[in-house]
Amino acid sequence: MTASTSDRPALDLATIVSTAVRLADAEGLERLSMRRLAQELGVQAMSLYHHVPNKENLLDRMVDAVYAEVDKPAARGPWREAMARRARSAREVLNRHRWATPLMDSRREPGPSTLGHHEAVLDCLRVGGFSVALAAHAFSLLDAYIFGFVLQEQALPFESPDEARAVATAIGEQMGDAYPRMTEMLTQHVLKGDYDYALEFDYGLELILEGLEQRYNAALDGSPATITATSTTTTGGKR
Amino acid sequence: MTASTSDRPALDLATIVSTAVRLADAEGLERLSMRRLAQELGVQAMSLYHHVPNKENLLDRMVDAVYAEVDKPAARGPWREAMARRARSAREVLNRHRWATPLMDSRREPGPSTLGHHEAVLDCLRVGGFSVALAAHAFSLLDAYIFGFVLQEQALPFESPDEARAVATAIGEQMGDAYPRMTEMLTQHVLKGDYDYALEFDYGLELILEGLEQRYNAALDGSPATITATSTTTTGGKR
DNA sequence: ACCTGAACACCGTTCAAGT
DNA sequence: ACCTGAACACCGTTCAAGT
Repeated sequence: MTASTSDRPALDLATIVSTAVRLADAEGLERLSMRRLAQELGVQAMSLYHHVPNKENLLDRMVDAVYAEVDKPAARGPWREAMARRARSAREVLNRHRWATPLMDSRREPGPSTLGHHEAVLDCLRVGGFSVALAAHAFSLLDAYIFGFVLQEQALPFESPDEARAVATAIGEQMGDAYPRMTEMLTQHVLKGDYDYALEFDYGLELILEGLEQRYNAALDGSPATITATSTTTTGGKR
Repeated sequence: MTASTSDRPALDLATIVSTAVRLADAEGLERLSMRRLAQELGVQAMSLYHHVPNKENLLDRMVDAVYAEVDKPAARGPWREAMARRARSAREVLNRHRWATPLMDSRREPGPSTLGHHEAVLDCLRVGGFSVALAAHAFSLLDAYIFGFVLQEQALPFESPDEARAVATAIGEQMGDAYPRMTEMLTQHVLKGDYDYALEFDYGLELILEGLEQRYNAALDGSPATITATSTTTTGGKR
């Protein structure tokens, strides 16, 4: 498992970060210690501090590496499809790197991939005709939903609709009649198979996108001032 | 600060949990160790293990204590106002217990207050006329938004609109022109004072509630079968 | 410049022992 | 029943020393 000391491939920042990501993927964040990571790299723990100031900074870089995997929306093309695609990509990436989900929204030092991603999202919305204010709303709302949903999803004690039914049966039996509405949901919804977390994600995502589109259209109809203010961007935006 | 050994008030589970919550509120979750908590209680670290099996279980109980502070929606009365009130209450409570936010959605052992809260939410929606399926969607969507938003909010490097403007100025200067859309948002939106995170929360919340209401009404109009199926609950629901 | 060994000040938890 | 002291197997990080 551990790389041998002889053929270790010249420790550098990139390999440290990618090894850390791989280790967290495989064994979870709580098992990622500086000592354990160093061992995986065939090196002493203290060598890491030559490339990284501390563990927090390493976590920042790991989160940025995850952001780099998320599809960036293209500036051209319809914003609604671009936002939907980006949201689904983010969910998929976070489910490949479960340790990252609680960290994504809470890092104070965004890296270049994070900033580049955010910039691309804003650019897509603004080129698509969103006012600055509406773009801010859209950004906040979509990101809150995406990360909140995935956090929720990953806390569930099952990973597939089949497992969900098995767990629901077990819980339903032990819960008795103290929580009739939760029991009802388990028996009439989850157990009937009307339950798929990928569909659940899309339901909320489409509801939000629809709401944003309504407000987008209302701004187009209602206030020509807004249109004029953004139209320079709409026609002038280029890659 | 530390309670003296003489007048320590008979260690029990309730005081352990409430002291842990107070300690985490005051100094953050990373400073809450079993040793530190014991010290605060005027007791040896190992005494805690007589009341709590391990630290994870203590965290479960702390999260449940936070859930107990969130307003439960009443079963009677309009669902939309009840859901809005609960969402704002949750945000407020989480901002009093910042350490809890990343934990709320990710605990695997829900306590009685957590289950009671979820039950009350489902009951309010079902009594209000939601089908089981629509109640499931509403629950998932609202919770994802609430926790995702607060997580995002708490990661921001400022706590007031005034601080936000100060930070935006500093960031704007150091960012240069690498991220024009983000710069634009800082200068034209945040710095103009059009930026208040409480309003931002309400914007997304109302958008989601409006979307749910549209789907609720569509179900009432479109499929009389759904109405019949839920109407027994609507009339039969009692506290 | 890059890596290391020993040490410091911590962790959560087990265990045998005290009252 | 409830609490404790010592110990185990860990942490992140500092520091002085090696090459």
